Amino acid sequence: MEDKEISQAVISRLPRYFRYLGELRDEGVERISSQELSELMHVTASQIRQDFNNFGGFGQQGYGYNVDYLYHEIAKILGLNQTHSFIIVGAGNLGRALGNYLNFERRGFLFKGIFDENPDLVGTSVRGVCVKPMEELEQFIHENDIEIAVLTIPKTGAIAVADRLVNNGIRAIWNFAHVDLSLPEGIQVENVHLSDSLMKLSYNITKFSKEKNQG
Amino acid sequence: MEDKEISQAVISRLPRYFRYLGELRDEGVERISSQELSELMHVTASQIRQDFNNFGGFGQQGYGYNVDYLYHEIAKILGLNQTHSFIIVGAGNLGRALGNYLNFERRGFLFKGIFDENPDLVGTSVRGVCVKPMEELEQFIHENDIEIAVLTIPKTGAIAVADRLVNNGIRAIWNFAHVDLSLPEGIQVENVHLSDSLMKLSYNITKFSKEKNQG
DNA sequence: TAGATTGTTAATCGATTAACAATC
DNA sequence: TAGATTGTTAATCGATTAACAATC
Repeated sequence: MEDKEISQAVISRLPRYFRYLGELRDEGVERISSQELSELMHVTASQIRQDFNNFGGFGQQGYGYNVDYLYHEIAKILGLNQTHSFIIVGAGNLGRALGNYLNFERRGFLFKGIFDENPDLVGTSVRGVCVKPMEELEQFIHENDIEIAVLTIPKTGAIAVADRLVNNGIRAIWNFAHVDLSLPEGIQVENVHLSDSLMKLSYNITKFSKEKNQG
Repeated sequence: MEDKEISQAVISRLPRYFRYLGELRDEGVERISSQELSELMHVTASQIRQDFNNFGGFGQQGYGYNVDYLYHEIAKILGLNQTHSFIIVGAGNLGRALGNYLNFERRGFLFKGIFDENPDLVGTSVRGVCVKPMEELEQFIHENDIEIAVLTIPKTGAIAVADRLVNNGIRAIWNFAHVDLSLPEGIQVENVHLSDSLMKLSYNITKFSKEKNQG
């Protein structure tokens, strides 16, 4: 309920809390202290309490946190108590893989449409959703009140397509294209740069080999 | 050449520098100052110089940085001057999509094998590589000197499979399973938790809606 | 040499951890 | 009430930015 800006460092940790609390809940655990949770998640109890207190007091002195309550509060913070309609732009391997991923649906992300410029892909189906040509993009977004676009096209066309999406009312882009999008204030972008991630892994392998050789 | 530990914050920025330098290089740009690069990338010039100086001096006073040289130096730091053999464990949609992604090959990551426990998938082919049954995993790793395993199986089996991989000499895991792996010291793990990323996007959408309503 | 720009030290900012008073 | 554990303030740590001397 606070108006103070929450740092992205805190936000980045919320999905992980959410995951652990969901698992505890499934195991029937009713309450947990910051200390117990800290041991489970390998973070400090202090950080857990600080993080939660950014959003108001979810715990109770002498008791700890109610797992089910906290789970639902974090869901609310993350906006998972609402549904979000999304489309996928780019019906290549990655786009189709994401369309087939059922867990998104379970969290309220609704797969509404998929688009590709390749005529060979148009008409094929991804989890019961028919691939449409790019020409139908604008109309579809308006008619189906689409909030999120998943961008799984090569970097070459990504910026132009992102602009088209935003001009037609898309509010957030989950960007898998290997390019930085600079979009108007208020349009949310979350980048998944897979090759960057792989390079980090490569760095760590390389560094570790060197350390080992140096003793 | 320094022995001082480089922070992960710095490492995370290297692939992005590498990408921009590659593009500048392709455009035929010969040299660039930290100031020019900072404007292009929307970071501070100070940060750029600090970052590079973690690895030694790549620039020259009064001149700036030679684009081609810097590009190759960063490639070396990231271990991209060597090849890395990888296998994919889990031949579902995501596993197959990653197997088909040609850009990894271009950076020296060699797609050597793919495995699945589902007999229906065994024998099918992904970019010319035949899906093998899980029973052949151990032998394959040893015979082909595999360094990296890409884990694209459901979370249920992920921990057990990760242990199997590590016990057979895998040195790094690119983990797409939605679970935290705790592996021995020296085994590198890079997590790609797609649903966490999507939840962050959802948070930012939700937050922005609230801000707008509050004026 | 004069101008430009790095490499590096110092200052600032923000995030994490520690400590403890508040309170269930 | 006594014990436990939060919520929150204060202390520490680390990362980012600013400033400038070194030097090409």
